[in-house]
Order: sequence, then structure tokens, then C-alpha cells
Amino acid sequence: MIQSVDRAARILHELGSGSPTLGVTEIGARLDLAKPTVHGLLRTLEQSGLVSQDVATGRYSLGPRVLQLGNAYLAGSELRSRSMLRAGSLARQVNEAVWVSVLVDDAVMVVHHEFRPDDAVQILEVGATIPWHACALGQAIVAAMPAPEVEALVAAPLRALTGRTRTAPDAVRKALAAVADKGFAVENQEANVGDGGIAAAIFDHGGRAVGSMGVVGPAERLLQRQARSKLSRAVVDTARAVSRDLGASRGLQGDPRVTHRDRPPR
Amino acid sequence: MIQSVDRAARILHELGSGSPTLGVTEIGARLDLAKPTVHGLLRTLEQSGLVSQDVATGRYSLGPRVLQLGNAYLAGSELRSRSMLRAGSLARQVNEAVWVSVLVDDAVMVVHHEFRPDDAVQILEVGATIPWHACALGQAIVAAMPAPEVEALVAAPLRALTGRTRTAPDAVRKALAAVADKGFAVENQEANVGDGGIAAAIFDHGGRAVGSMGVVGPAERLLQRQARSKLSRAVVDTARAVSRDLGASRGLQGDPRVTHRDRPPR
DNA sequence: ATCTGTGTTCGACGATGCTGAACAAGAATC
DNA sequence: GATTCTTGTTCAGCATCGTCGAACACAGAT
Repeated sequence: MIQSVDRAARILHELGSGSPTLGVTEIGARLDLAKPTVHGLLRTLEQSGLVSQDVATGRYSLGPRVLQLGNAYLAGSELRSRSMLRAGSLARQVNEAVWVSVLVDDAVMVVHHEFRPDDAVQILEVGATIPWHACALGQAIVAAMPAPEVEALVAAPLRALTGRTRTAPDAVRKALAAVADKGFAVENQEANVGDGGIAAAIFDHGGRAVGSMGVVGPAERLLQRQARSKLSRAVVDTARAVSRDLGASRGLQGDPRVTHRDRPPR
Repeated sequence: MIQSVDRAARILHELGSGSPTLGVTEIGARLDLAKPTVHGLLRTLEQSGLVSQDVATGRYSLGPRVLQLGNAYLAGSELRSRSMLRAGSLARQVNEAVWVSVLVDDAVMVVHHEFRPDDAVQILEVGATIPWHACALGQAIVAAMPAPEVEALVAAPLRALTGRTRTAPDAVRKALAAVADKGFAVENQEANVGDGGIAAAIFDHGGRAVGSMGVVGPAERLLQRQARSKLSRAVVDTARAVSRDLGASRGLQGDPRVTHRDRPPR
């Protein structure tokens, strides 16, 4: 791992989380780096457009190029491109908003947002992140991951977003087991009061959970008995169809997780 | 300038433009770097989530974290946050879609997209880029920039996107002079056939052009005589209001570019 | 089975980035 | 209004850290 690049990435991450603008000294304190070191890193990042400095205050913030890169990521995302059509069909079929998401660290990030067909004005949520344990999208992915990775996620401290968020490790484990058993996850106001969701994992050709998709909306509408079963079936079917598309895209050779080199890194 | 960080940024840029997935050798060839060098950089970027590797093919692509950063950039952008309300008013007033943009290198990037009020289904264009010389948003910004920077942009080769795109340096200079004179730019199918736009620059407290905003839509609707003058006045007024907001946001002391001599009367 | 292609590892050279101290400017304090 | 904190920035030298050539393991094509 190359030191300076890692530090630069850490600076970007710091600028992206929390305060949108930081000073050299502040960054140095947070990352435990000398002031001139941070300065040099920021200067090169600025030259690449990844960071920009406010000429008036001298403080630094993320540059426009990161947005451009984010857009390029979306444009090139195979999961996104392969799920868009089916997400549209699902949204029209059940008349609800549909989200497609990916796990990054301990949160799911929305990579596609299909609007609820009849709602006029809606906010686009692409790029937004939600703690994995507080939404159906996250629970669906995690429940389908290998046990050791799941344990690492469950063991970390889990923040409560509403009064209904599960934070106790045992409760979360139990919930995940239920999700793995049923094949889909249901969330009832665990992230935002009033909102709920139903989601299922999406797998690639090697059986790895690469993301999830599901419906999102008012809990009372989504989670009443008859809607619930209809929605969950539709979601599971669509997610499975996307998984099939992903698997078919590259001739189905064996599981890449157990192929060649199991040599430990370094 | 730190070498390794600059190279890492260049890799990201390469992954973001053109082919969405690249191999180590290919990147090495494009940037004229040794294979192991590229490999080390990629491994570090991958660990930060900025890049991800396809386990099956071994090729690399942008990682989900860049999208997260892009979202953080939007959330923290002062230009965006200060123009959103006024962009909404403008869109409702003239019943057209409104874009707010920033210049990055030789293209404008859309940082905010206000939908045309009565259109039901529209595609969100935030993060998209358009060559500066082929749209009103770009011409408005560039016409308001210092002469040397303008010259550098005009001197570079300009690509034609439609039959109406101006590419000859002299023609572009003439157009920019007209824009600077009138205070707004008009584009007629120079980027996409059928589409046109009217835009004006946005300035910060130091008089620097930090972006632009304008209306976008079918050329025949926007550019007919009476609509054109009504729209251009509304756009100019709104852009000026945003500029005022930006200037007022940090107590109006003197212009930082012209030392202390020209202190404005208070 | 051979061969070119890939991504990857290793080790040693030396360029390269890190650090502590010192600098100029602005803001806040009294 | 002078003082005393800050802040972002510059400059050196030493040692670290990243770079590169050659060699490896595997995949697909010949």
C-alpha cells in the first residue's frame, strides 16, 4: 500500500464526511499528519480538480471533478445498467418507488432510483447512503454475505436512527437469519419515521451478493398484509431476474472466490 | 506536486473518461508508467474504495466511493445551495427547465437541474458535462473570465457536436465578445440538434465567474423572438441575484484580487 | 502442447516525499 | 491600535518510501 496515495484518499474521505470545508491544520489533526504534509497532498489534489480551495478563506473542499467521476461510475456500473430496465418494470407493476443499492463499508449507497410512477415531484436519492442495519436494502445484502464478513459488520457499533432501529447484535443476527431464510428483507421505520421498505439481494455469476434492490415508501402502505406479500414476491422475482442477467453476462465459469491463489495478502 | 498522488489522480481520470474498465497494462501504456507502478497505485486506490477490481476478469473500474464523494461535493457546494431556491423560482416563472453549472477544464458540468414544472418524466442531468463552446452555459462563463484564460481555451481544438457548433477560433471569439457585451449567451442547437439554451454567468464576491445558470429546452420554443427576450431578462436577473447572495455571504471586504486599494464604499 | 497475453510478486537502487523549524498574513483579543 | 494568537505557506535535509526491471503464475488463443 502506497503511503501518500492512501493519505490523499483519506483526505478526500474526510472532506466528504461531515464538514464540507476543512483547513490544513484541521485535517492534519484528524489524520495525525504534519501540516506541510497535508499541504503538499492538498496542492496536488487541487491541481487534479479533486479538491478546490476557497481563495478567500484558504479552506479546502471537494472539487467538481469528484462529481464527474461519480457520474462516470454510474455510467459504467454493470449492476446499474443491468437493473435499470427491470427496476422500471417493477416500479410500474407495483406502483412504488424502486431503489437499487450497493454496499460500501457499513452503509448502502443508492445507485439507481426509479420514481414511483404517479408521484409528480420527488427528490432523487442517487448517491445517498444509509447505514446497512437500518434499511431493507442493507439487510438483504448483508444476510447474503459470507459469515465472517457479516460478523465484522454486526460486531461494529450500530447507531439508532429511529426508535425502531435494531442495534443490539443479537437482535440483528436474528433478523439477518430471518432474511436469509425468507430471501427478502422488510424494514419498518428503522431509518426514517414513516418510511418502510422491502428488498432482496442481487448476486453475480459467482454467487456473491453485489447489491440489492427493493421498494421504498410509506410504511403503512407497503407493509399492510396483502400489499406486503404481493410486493415481496415481485421484488424477489425482479432481483432474481437481474441476478440471472448478471450471471449470464459472462459465461458461467466456477465460483471466483475459491479459484486460484488463496495466498494471504503480503 | 507529489508524484504518486498525481499519478493516482490521473488513473482515476482515465477510468472516468472513455472505457469504464481498464487493465493494468492498458493504464500503464496510456500514462507511460511501468506495470508494477500502476499495480501498486491501483491496489491502494482499491483499498480506499475509489477503485474496484472485477474478480473474474482482473480489470479495474471506478469504485462506489467516488459516487459518494460526488454526492458530498453536491451537498457542500455553496454555488449549488445558494442557487437552488432561485433556480426553482425561475423554472416556475418561465416554465422551463433550469440548469446551474460549473466549468471544469474545457467542459461545463451540471451541478443542479430544476425540472420544467409541467413535464412529467425527465432525466436528471446532474454530473453531466458538455464542451464549453457548445452550450450557452459554457459561453456565459468563459466570456466572463480573464482574457489569458479565455485565449487558452479558445486556442485548444474545439470539437463540433452538431452542424451548428462553432469551432473556428475567430468565430468563437466574436461570439464571446457578443456574450460579454449583452451579459448573456444564447445557444441554438450547437450541442444537440433541436435543443437550445439561454444562460448568464454567476460571480462570487471577488468578481470571478464561478459558474452559470440558464434555461434549456427545445430551440424553437426558447428562441422565438418574444420568448427569447423575456427569458434572457429573467435569466440575467436570477443569475445576478445569486451572485449578490454569494457576495453577501462573506462580509464584503475589498476585492482580494486588487489588493487593498479599491475598497468599496460602505 | 506452445505461446502470447494478462495481473502479480520480489528486491535493490535512488529519486522522492516526509518532517521540524521558520515565514508572512489575518483574526481576535485586550 | 498594538499585541498575540491563529492560520496557510515555504524551505531545507535526511531517510524513507515509491519506483522499476526481471521473473512468476495463470488464462486464453494459436
